[in-house]
Amino acid sequence: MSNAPRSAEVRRSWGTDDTGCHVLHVDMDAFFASVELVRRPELRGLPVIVGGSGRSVVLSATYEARAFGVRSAMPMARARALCPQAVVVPPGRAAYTDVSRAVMDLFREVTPVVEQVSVDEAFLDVSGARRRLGGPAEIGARLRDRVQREQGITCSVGIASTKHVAKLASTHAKPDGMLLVPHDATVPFLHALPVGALWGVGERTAERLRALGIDTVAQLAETDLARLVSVVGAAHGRHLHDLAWGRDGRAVETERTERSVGAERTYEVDERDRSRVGLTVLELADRCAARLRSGGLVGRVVSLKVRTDDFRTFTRSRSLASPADTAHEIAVVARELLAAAELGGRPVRLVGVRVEGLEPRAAAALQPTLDDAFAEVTVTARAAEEALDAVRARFGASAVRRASTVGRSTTTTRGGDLS
DNA sequence: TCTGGGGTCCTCGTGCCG
DNA sequence: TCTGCGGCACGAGGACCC
Repeated sequence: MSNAPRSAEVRRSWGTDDTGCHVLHVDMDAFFASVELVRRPELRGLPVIVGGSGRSVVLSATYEARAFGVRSAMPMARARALCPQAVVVPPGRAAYTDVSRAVMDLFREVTPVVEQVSVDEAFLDVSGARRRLGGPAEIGARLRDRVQREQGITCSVGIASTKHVAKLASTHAKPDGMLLVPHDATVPFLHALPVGALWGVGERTAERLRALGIDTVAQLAETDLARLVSVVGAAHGRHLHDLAWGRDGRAVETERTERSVGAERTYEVDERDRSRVGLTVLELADRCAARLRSGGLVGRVVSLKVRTDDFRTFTRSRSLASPADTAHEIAVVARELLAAAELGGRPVRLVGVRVEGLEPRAAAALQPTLDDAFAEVTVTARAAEEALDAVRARFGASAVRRASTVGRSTTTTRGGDLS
């Protein structure tokens, strides 16, 4: 559910020649909301918003709700005010994952070259499927039909010679449409768009570009590269200039390497008690560690994020002596970072833990630590945490929790108590 | 209106080292 | 011995995406 600016002008036929247009971008329409309508057909035709309670934002909304101005990432309070008659449905992530998996499997029946971008969108390189299944436009039409028939939801397809243009095409085909941008029409198509439509131009960058008098992709394309670089930086400037001329050499990648794993939590009520924030840090470290172990990964950097009640965000990070995959190792560092953070005594709104610098555990050089006592604790911690993994795998993620994080919300813990 | 949670990538400042 | 400099790694933060 992208909120990127669109142009009604480009939602038209740009031609029918799909020669060289081997990239398809498939994007589910209002994905979470659509899955909810399949589960609860009685809600069809109504404004439906998927989102949580309290301090949450809109995850997805049906087009009926969008007609009232409801958008993704909008605070729920605002969405309810705009559309008080909307039916609010809490997110059912397991169902979204199931449908996502089924749809991605369907894509892989068409071509093995599928790059899943998120739970509800993917790029497909169909250059190898032409002889078997027809041209890209024919393949796109068939895909849309199968997704609708087999999953009961609609999707939009963009077809182009590059990933970036295919992505923009699917955005402009929404909802439930398909847009082909022939190779020869790439530049005219791009130059008809507002600059904010480009992938990588958000609110801040658009603002800076506006200050240069750049409102459209056409104007950006004609802007001197050096001038562009002086405003948005070297890498970003060159990248945007290339995109504006349809230059995008990125291939559809089937493999994605994870660079970091993280977890964060926003409190319903800002938390003043540092020891309770410390407990949350332990829970978050636990979640990160479990995901690292399930992926056979270890991380070299622990990063802590804290947002205070005035919405200022602090991040602090530290490299580890040796890569880690236990909550014990991660939490020790995260709590030290928390203790050292100067928050000016302000209540905490959000706390997050992230582990970066990931590598496969098998390939990581697990350096012995000089601190024998710490090493011993780490070995014990790993054994205990692997036992927790086994229990959770059998009985569910919530089947077992650390004693220190259960029913002790009013008590305090000592800095080193990570049991 | 009052701002989630999961990520990636880039820039900039700083310290270290040769 | 001191200073300047470039390269590099690291840490912090910003911007962006879904």
